[in-house]
Amino acid sequence: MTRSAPAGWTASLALQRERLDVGSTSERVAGLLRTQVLDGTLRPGVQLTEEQLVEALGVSRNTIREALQRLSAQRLVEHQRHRGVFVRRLGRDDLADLCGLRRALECGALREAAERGTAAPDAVIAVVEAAREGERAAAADDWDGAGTANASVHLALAALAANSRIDEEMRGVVAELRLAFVVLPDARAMHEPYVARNVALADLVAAGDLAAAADALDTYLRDAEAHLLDAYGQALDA
Amino acid sequence: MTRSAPAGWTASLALQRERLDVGSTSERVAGLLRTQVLDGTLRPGVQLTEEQLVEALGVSRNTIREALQRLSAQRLVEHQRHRGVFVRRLGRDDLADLCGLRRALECGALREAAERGTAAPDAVIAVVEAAREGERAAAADDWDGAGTANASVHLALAALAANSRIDEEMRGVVAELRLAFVVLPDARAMHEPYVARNVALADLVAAGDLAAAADALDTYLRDAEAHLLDAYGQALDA
DNA sequence: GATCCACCGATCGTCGGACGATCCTCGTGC
DNA sequence: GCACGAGGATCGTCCGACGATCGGTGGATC
Repeated sequence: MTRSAPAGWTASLALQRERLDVGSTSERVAGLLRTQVLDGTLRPGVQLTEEQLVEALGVSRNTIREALQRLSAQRLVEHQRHRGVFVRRLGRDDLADLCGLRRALECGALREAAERGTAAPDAVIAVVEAAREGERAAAADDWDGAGTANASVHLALAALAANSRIDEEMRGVVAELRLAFVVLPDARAMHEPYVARNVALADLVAAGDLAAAADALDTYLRDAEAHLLDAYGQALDA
Repeated sequence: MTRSAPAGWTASLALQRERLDVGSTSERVAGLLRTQVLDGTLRPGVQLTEEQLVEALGVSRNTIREALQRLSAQRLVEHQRHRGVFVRRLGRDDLADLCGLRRALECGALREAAERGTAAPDAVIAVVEAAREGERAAAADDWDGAGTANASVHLALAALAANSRIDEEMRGVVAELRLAFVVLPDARAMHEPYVARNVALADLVAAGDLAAAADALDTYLRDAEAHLLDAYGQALDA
């Protein structure tokens, strides 16, 4: 019954490896809390008491603290000494700065790709796919899905630079941005305007005109920031 | 003997506050280790055993672990599960990606400042001062000092965007870059070429020509990256 | 002689419990 | 009405313990 393994089987294994390598307990706890924060189950401002979590998750306080510190390093929660850990509340300024950082990263990445003149085919496909997924979600009235797709588009655009470090930073920034989105009441209003613009960007990228895409992205992001900051300010006042 | 307090005394106190507020034990431990890593006392690759640190610093293993996790989040040390924590060794690719990230941030920041058309006077002064400090250090043959001044120049340039979030990221990136510099044998060779270029950049900024500075910075950084990557590759091979 | 495997020491990951320190709240007294 | 002090909740740090995992060592096997 012995047969030679199919070509490239190690590569497919490597893709699965993360399943095994889910990591330490504290990492898994952190991941769990992270998803709860990002999907809005844990809303900004709520306190994450250590004892609470110990009881709820059945792990030691030590482990909980480690997990919380991870999230704190990712700026998803805020640590106040001798007071506790709270799901981070973005201030208006925080959000503005965050948007500025996002723009610097994303535009920088795309400009880098443009300068190099070419991008990896897979990366281009990822952009197009994400933009299409946004259209699909929008057509299905799934505006949370559209938001996720939108995030994917931006991550994919940044990935055109083929710089894993930029990718990582973008992941962090996009995650943080969710802290703003989860408190906005109207997901549709936040995402609908960008479905078409994402597709247009993806078309430019697919056509290989990265320089044009970079320019378009800059104005796109400025618009989006103004929109987001405005909506967020209203949400905070309400 | 009672006299009224001098005007603005609270402001000067506020500047000192961080002294008191040095924070938790784990933060102080992390800070201590951080400086040791950044000044090259702890060289890339060495293991930081928990028990070692417990003994050396007289704090509990718990606290040590917390401190190490902080450093790990800052990418100054590398955590290998069930093996230990090691001062991070930058690979060639790591360094290349890091440089790319730095360029995206710094150029993005400067472009942002240029677009806005103006920058805070204090921030401009900081750039000029840092560049001058580099000249001073170079004249005194203090090439470590020149390296520090160089870092200050880049931090100050990024600060022109008046985006505290970008500032923070830049601080992290610059710190990480030190992981490369501490293994390079010839500090002078790495810093001397940039003393004059920093001054030239600072002059552009001082003249208010931020757009020109942004363009100059891009080519400057590309040169510097090539230089650094080349030297680093040689250092790794040796 | 090379390969494989079982063992071993070092170190980490997680647990449970303990204690004082600090912060917020609330009630007291002026 | 406001300063002040008591009390409770929670955190920060410490300690000691145990099993798990990793890398290396040395012996058994072919």
